[in-house]
Amino acid sequence: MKIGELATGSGCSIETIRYYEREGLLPPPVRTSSNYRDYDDGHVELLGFVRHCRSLDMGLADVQRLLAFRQDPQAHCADVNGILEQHIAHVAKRLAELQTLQKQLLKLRARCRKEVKACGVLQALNDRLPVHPSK
Amino acid sequence: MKIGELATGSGCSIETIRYYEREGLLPPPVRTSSNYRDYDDGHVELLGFVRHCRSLDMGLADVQRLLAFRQDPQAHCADVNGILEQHIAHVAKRLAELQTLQKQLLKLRARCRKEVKACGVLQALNDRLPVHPSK
DNA sequence: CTAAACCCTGTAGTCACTACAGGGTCAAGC
DNA sequence: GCTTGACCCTGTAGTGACTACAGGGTTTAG
Repeated sequence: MKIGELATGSGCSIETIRYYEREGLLPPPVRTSSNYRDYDDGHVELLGFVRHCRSLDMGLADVQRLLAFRQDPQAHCADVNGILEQHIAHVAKRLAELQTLQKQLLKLRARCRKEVKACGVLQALNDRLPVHPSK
Repeated sequence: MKIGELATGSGCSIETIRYYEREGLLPPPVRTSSNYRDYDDGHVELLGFVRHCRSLDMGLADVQRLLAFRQDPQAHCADVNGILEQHIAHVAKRLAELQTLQKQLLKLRARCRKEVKACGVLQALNDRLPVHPSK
């Protein structure tokens, strides 16, 4: 199958598929006489795996490691689980950050609605933040 | 004050300050005879405003628009509020996405713990996703 | 006087794509 | 046989918000 077919079948763009190939996430397929990429069912499955991982917001480096585990008969389930646990922690952290953020934004909006004349929002944004020790 | 002092005072890096100047978020300060940037209190306040906006995860384009409103006596509070509302919607959307994500990841983890031998996680990740119509 | 700590410019790298530019190939209809 | 349009190719540059050098100049403390 040609790249366009694989793209519509997998729900990602042609450019993304070529990008995955460059990055080593998809093995280069055979080429037709006119240099077109010619994919088989293995590619379809592999790309499905990659897209599933990406839909869970995993980075491509993690996806690559999972792909390696799939190939490796020596790999342990614990290795797979480790990547998963790390990713769960990462998402939980970002989730907490966003929730804090949302609270602050709603507070800010409340200010604007009350003090239209002097624009409470701009005033509030002007307040300096406590400076956290940054690297 | 020199750039290093501004950096430690504001909690962002020297490179970031120079980057903001290049992007037009901070006006270029005067230079000393040895070509060092020499900042004043106006810069400190401006940078505080920018960092506060960034801590709320606003994009630099939005920050720039807010900065323009600060300068403009014609600007309406409604303009400021518009940016804020958009941003609140944006954060709410991302929050919902992450919550869905987290549920899926926890489900996935549950699989791994049960079926160690055949690694349920890798199997589950191999399941194809329903293909959403993608652009 | 020297060494460390600071500053400068300019460029390239990050991540996961996306968007061209500038070409080649193929199938259908005239 | 020729054109038109849909498809494919490579290679490069852009996105956002920085970060990380390389390769220099300046200032300050001992």
